[in-house]
Amino acid sequence: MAESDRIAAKTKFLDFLEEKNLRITAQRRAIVDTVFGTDQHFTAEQLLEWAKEKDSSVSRATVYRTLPLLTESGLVHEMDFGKDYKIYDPNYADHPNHNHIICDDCDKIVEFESDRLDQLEDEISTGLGFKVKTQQLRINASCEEMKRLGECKNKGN
Amino acid sequence: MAESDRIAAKTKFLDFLEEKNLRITAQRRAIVDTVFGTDQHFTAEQLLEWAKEKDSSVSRATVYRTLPLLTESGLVHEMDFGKDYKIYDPNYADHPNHNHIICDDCDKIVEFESDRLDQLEDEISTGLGFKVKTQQLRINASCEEMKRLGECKNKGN
DNA sequence: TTGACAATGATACTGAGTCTCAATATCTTC
DNA sequence: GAAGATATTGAGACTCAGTATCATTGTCAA
Ligand SMILES: [Mn+2]
Ligand SMILES: [Mn+2]
Ligand SMILES: [Zn+2]
Ligand SMILES: [Zn+2]
Repeated sequence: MAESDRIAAKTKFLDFLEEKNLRITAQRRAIVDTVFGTDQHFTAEQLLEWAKEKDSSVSRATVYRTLPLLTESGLVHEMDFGKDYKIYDPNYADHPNHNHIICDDCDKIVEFESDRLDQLEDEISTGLGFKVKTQQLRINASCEEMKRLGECKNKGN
Repeated sequence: MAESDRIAAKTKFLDFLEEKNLRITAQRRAIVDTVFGTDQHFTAEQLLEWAKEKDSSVSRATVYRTLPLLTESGLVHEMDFGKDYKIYDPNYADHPNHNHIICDDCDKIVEFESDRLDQLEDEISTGLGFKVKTQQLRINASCEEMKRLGECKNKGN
């Protein structure tokens, strides 16, 4: 994510708060700066840790309160990767339809976009009498190619 | 799921246990009978409740111990629908590649299969140097068509 | 029948996420 | 800039799905 995109996402979120008559606080600034200062997926607990480094007054409660605002604004997506915690993705501001492929051997995650996929989902949904709102495709795989090249390091090693 | 398929799935699971030198107990029988006696998606707690009706000695611990065996055998799939509990699906014995479309308004869930989808996922994964192991597509939608026909009852009603 | 050991239930525990509430900060109006 | 209305805060109690522990019981091969 380019510097300009980060600033744009941040501005959009502050506008979102204003539209909903919500207040811009020091804690929310620290959280938003953290979220749009990375392109990594993160957990709520990671976000708490990182945001505390910017402003030690940020509490767990505020992080958990701010995450739904971030997802509601459409700038961050909440994802389930089958773990017992949720994963948050700040890359939707830029790439609102991307999906993920996960290597079960080494936990590598690769993002991808596909217009053909989006179109097919629309087609299937329409055929069943639905209108798509959101979608989430997770492919669990093994990175055979990379394993051959020695780039897939099994966890057990 | 036809009666014969249910018996087949149950037999497969008992074989699976035998292959792994695991024992066939009364509690496991009650759980398996329950799982393959329905084609509904269920939670672990629901399974506990239903299995207890068949054999009141079934405990929560045994249900939670048996579920990983069922998923490992490939006859049941574990799914995340964005709730804070997992959903289990006994229909994979019959339809090992189906996916789900969920109406956010009325919580209706429709299952679908698509060879084109499977093929596209394979194509995308191969292109990125991965070999697909499992996949999960969730489409959140609103059932416009059914709403028009009065079949989509909003939760608030 | 016996013995090795897999499986069991009860229950304590874990940990992500939610709720509560008194104290505080923001923002608007004057 | 002060005041007032009210949104937001942190601390910590709480919830609840899922896991771990352990003494007891059940399975099954020999
Ligand atoms: Mn992503
Ligand atoms: Mn299903
Ligand atoms: Zn890998
Ligand atoms: Zn509906």
